[in-house]
Amino acid sequence: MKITIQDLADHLGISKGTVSRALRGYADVSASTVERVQQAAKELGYQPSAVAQGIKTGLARSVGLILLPKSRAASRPFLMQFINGISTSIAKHGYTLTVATAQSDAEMLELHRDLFVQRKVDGFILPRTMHNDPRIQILDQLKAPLVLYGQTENLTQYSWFDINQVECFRRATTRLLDFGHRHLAFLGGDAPLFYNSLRRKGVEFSIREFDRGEVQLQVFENITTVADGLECALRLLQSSQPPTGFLCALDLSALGVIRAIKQLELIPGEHVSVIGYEGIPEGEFSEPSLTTFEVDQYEAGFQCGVKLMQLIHEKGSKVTGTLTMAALLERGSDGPVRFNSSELATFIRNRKRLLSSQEKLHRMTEKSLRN
Amino acid sequence: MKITIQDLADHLGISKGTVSRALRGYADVSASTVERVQQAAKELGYQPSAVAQGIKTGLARSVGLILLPKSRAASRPFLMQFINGISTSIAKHGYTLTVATAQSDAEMLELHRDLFVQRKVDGFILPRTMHNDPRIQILDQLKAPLVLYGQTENLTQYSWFDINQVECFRRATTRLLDFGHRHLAFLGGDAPLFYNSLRRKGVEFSIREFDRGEVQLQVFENITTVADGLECALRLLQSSQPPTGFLCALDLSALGVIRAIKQLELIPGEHVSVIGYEGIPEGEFSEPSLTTFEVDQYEAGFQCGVKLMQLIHEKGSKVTGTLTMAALLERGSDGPVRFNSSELATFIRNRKRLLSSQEKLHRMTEKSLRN
DNA sequence: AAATTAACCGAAACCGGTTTTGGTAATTCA
DNA sequence: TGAATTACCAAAACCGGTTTCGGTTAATTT
Repeated sequence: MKITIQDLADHLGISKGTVSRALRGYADVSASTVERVQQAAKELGYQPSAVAQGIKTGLARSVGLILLPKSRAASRPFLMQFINGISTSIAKHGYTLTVATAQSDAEMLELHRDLFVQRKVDGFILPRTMHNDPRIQILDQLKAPLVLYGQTENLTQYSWFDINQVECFRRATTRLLDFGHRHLAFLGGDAPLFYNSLRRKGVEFSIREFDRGEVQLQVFENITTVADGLECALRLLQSSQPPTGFLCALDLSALGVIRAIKQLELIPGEHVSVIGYEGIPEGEFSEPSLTTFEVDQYEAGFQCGVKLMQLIHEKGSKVTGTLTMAALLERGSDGPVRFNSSELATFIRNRKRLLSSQEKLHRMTEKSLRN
Repeated sequence: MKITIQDLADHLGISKGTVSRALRGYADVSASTVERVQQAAKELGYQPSAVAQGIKTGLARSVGLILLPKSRAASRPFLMQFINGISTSIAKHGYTLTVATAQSDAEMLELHRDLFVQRKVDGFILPRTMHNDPRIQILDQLKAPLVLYGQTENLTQYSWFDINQVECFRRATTRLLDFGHRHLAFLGGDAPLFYNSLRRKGVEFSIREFDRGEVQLQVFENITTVADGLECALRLLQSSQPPTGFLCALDLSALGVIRAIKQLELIPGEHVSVIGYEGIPEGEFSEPSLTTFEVDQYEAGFQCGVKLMQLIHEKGSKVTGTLTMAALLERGSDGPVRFNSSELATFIRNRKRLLSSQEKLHRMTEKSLRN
């Protein structure tokens, strides 16, 4: 059924060793033989078995990416592009991507070990790096090549790619400060993940740079969903010292903040400013659209793939780290401060009364117009 | 470095054949030897190389999933869960998932052929089935096991899994008819994909069932993005016979329709009804939230994996097809008809004038209240 | 013309497993 | 007690490739 190198050799009346050497480009095969072999291979549709090749070369020609879909609802809008980037860069070396999912942290570690020990993959790309990432410890023991998408401790020992998130959040914060905001809140994401401390660092750095002793910052963590952001912002906005600017580690929580603002009948981008990070599609279609940083996940995957191929193929190649910027999408959810924190608090307190009377008038108006 | 079966055999002082038979559960190995071998394997961390195993068994223990990320912006929010489903079901058989991406249709076909001929995968899952899907033709020639996620022609020859989309759109349409809508529009998706004709069929079926000669249906195709839906709905709503109910093959286009409705200062779910399909997260957070069908992509991936494992392992196993339902999420974007088509047309025409005067009053009101 | 050298290719070893074959020792049967 | 099983395992063949080794033929060199 499937044609083997022996079939091809028999068909040509030469030995399989010669066929192999012809196809691998050895010098001790005549040009005419090479030609004949290549021609016959094309005609018969022969392609060497990656499995059989792997046994001799010791390489599976595959890289591993292990995902942890915490909940069934978890959506990673850019997984497709990240995978596309990886796949595109490694395909140039005849590599494919092996994707597996784990349902728990322990299973994830086991999977990394097993896939490498079983020679199903030659190396790994590790997304969502953690503090003292346990995956790294295991893979170090096995001397498995790896590339981090994100940063971590002892960064000089590994190849990695990341967005300069410190700089992103420094810029976002400076932007709000320049808009005149003086009461800020940082809504951090998953605390165990390394990105979280980087983003907070950017905020704090900007404030230190700017500080004339007048900036107030409140910091929160593990605000990862729309619901989290909504709840957190509702609470903050109804406090005695509400922030006028929200810096959100994740677009999702930023969307929750926007909902909270609207729920209090305030106008996002006017009464309260919000900036997110990631560039999820929902952000474009929210009202107002979300000011955020757009991360190029294709590029991230591509670079990770390139670095991993270097580690696997160029022996003695040094590890490399790359830091790039994400583009700021200046949209509608932020702007010049209208009220300071105290004014905003008063405004929110008085809002309910204002709204009810306004509502009444509004409805009257509408009714009279329709008839 | 990596421990092989020979290392293990030497360590135990027995032959590698015996080690293999012990681990594979052959009967002609004494219980004590099996015990010793298993113990030693665990201690030394021995796991057989999948590559070496594959050469003898002819199996790579991997299934292929090839994606076509048309544009870089394309986001598949549920890819994660689909992959999770596949990975979870095939992991039980020691299988992993090989994911590759193609940038064109031709490259996609080539990839299928190459991955199978090179024995990198033992079979395929084919998402997004097309009419006369060329992938199927190629894989049939190679006698490659495959499972379709979606339907196509000659369905009895293949294993497949799908949502009963005909039924979903029949229900959605009947729902709008029961709400009193008589002028409907169906905004189809990718015309070459099989799902599109199924969804349209559901709409048409429902109308035939119901028809007392009073239902008007307009059909469009290739409405796949928010922008497409927005543009199409704007045009339709400003025509002389605007539809009062929109059936959208895709949530994305439904979101576009909602934007169009709001852009004309109408209220989605009151003046015009919209129903989508897929259950993307944006739908939950739009205003109003989108009535749609929620597809369980984890389950889809899981079932596809199960079927493929059957095809690969149970020789002589017959192909099977499975049809399930998606859950209708009754949210805010649809409701009882308020105006019929003619009334709606008039209402929209007069809207601009009404709005401008209303706006003026509204702004006056707001100003007076704020002071 | 003899001696080298180069060009080319077949044969064989090897990779790390699985599976078959065959042989020895212990057991059971007659 | 001798013959026939049975239990167990070593050895070898095999899977489909790659790579090394060695030998033959032709082309150069002396």
